[in-house]
Amino acid sequence: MVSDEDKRFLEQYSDGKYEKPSVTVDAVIFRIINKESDNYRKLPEKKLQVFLMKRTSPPYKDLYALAGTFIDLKTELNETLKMCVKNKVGLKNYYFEQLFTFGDKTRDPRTRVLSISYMLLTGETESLPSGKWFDVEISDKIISKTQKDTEFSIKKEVKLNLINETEILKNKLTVSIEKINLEEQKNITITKTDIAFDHIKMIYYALERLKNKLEYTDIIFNLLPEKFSLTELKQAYELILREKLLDANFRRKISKLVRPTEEYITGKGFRSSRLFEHNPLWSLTNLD
Amino acid sequence: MVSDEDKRFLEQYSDGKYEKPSVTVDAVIFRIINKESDNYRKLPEKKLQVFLMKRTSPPYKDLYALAGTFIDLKTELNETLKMCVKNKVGLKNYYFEQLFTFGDKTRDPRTRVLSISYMLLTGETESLPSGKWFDVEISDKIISKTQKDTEFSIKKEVKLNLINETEILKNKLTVSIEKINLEEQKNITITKTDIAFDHIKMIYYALERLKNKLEYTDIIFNLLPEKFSLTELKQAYELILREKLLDANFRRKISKLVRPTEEYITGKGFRSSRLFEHNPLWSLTNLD
DNA sequence: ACAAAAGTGTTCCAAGTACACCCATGT
DNA sequence: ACATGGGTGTACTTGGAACACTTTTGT
Repeated sequence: MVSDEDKRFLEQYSDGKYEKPSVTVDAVIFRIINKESDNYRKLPEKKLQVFLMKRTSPPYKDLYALAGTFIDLKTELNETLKMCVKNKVGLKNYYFEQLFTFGDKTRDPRTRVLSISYMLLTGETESLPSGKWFDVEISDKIISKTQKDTEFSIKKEVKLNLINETEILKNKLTVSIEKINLEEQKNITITKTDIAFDHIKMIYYALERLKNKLEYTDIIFNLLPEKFSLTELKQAYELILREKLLDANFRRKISKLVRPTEEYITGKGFRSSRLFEHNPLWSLTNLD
Repeated sequence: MVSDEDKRFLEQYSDGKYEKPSVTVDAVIFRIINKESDNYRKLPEKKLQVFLMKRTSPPYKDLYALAGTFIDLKTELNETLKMCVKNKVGLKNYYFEQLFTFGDKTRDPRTRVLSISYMLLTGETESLPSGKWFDVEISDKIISKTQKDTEFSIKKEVKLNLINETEILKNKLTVSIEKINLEEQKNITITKTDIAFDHIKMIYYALERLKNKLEYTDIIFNLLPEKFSLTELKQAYELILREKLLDANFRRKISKLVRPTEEYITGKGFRSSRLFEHNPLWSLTNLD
């Protein structure tokens, strides 16, 4: 595929001529855990959590940030991500996909740094000593909405708080979608953040992606243990979709995605529940 | 947001310490055009086209490639893309969105080059002298499919030919999706390509994205003129979805996305058709 | 007994599927 | 007249929404 002329060109090609940006990969890692209830009748409440590490060096020293690392020239992007997750985080089993590449001029105070962000989902729930898990609390409200003829605009304020036992990290984003004729502009700006860089934006992107993908993929099973009750599965959906579902309908809807096992959970102060497992037969053949 | 310690750190921060990759943006530009028929009764056939430019310097000199450019340190990614499209392509009105960042070690023979790919859609149909439009012809066949227990794999062969009046560029991709427990791997490899770099992979990604987005966005209107008949709209859907739709059902389905104008097309050898325009009221508030 | 969750059944409505059919037009 | 596309109606099926109801369990 490489011609002779190409070969000659490559021999004299000098790589240092142009100014280059630095590039990192950053991992938005989600899991779902149970918050045990003291009422023996109640099911544990589930929480969606994201993994953050405290930065030990400038910039943003002592602030929390996503796990991430600079890429080098001899490692594939996926490998860089995996090494980062292995070495810095200590996570073993997870699903991952590329999210978005962020490159705002001012996103890193050092120099121009691009970041290729990834979303990771894990069913593992051990604690990881290298960082902390934060509950994700998100809410939004529409603050303006206009439409006249071919113009169109929506503005939302999104509160995205990250909470653990001792800390609350408060963040606010403004999301505006404008359409002027063909030009559609989606704009997300950080109006307040307690974490490093533009990482809160990455978390927001990941949350939206996860939510959208629930509908047309079986991505959610990556957040659950091998075997789970249908109520657990429903809770997971509710957590990510941020809305309540009706039990009977839910069971019908996901019936093709799961298959029953012969195991049951008992000892709970209520009727024992059958455990199900993912039926991957219905995986969809999509990219995206 | 930047602490005093950060400030001191930044003053002594030297940017040249690490080896950095080069980064480009590349544009997958689509349009839909009419191939006029000689039968006065027939509607013109529509074709989806992608824009390629012949490379004038190594590597891959004289091969066709996507429009793209290296990024510099002082320009936003979007601006880099827009400048590239303005200067190198000459396109004015278009929709765009970031697609995916490609970074395989060997994707550029010079050195490590990452490419942030974008998908662009335009309704403009003038010819652009800087490059050529190629009809996109895509077909795939499943070459293997296995499932046992929690393992799962599909392998497809995708033919993706790019055709203009004088040239046929033949390309083949192998797409395999494997799922071994949690680890889901989507792998796209180029088995044959007549265009530069891994650009055929980018085109494939863009085609898939476009297809998926038809279902839940109104992205398609970016490929059409301001006013269009419902049959034109249907043809556009069929082109991208690669399947025939039933007329009556189609009209019902998209009725909320369009509104009628008072204009008609006449003089065609068949009943005149009403023109419609996009009704952006139903734009969805999604990211992705 | 009772609270909480597990699980099933039913009715209603919206949307998709597959056709059949009529209308309008320029040659 | 006729081929071609423009456009409407209808019967059938599928799936989601809302709700009522029964069952099982440990304390």
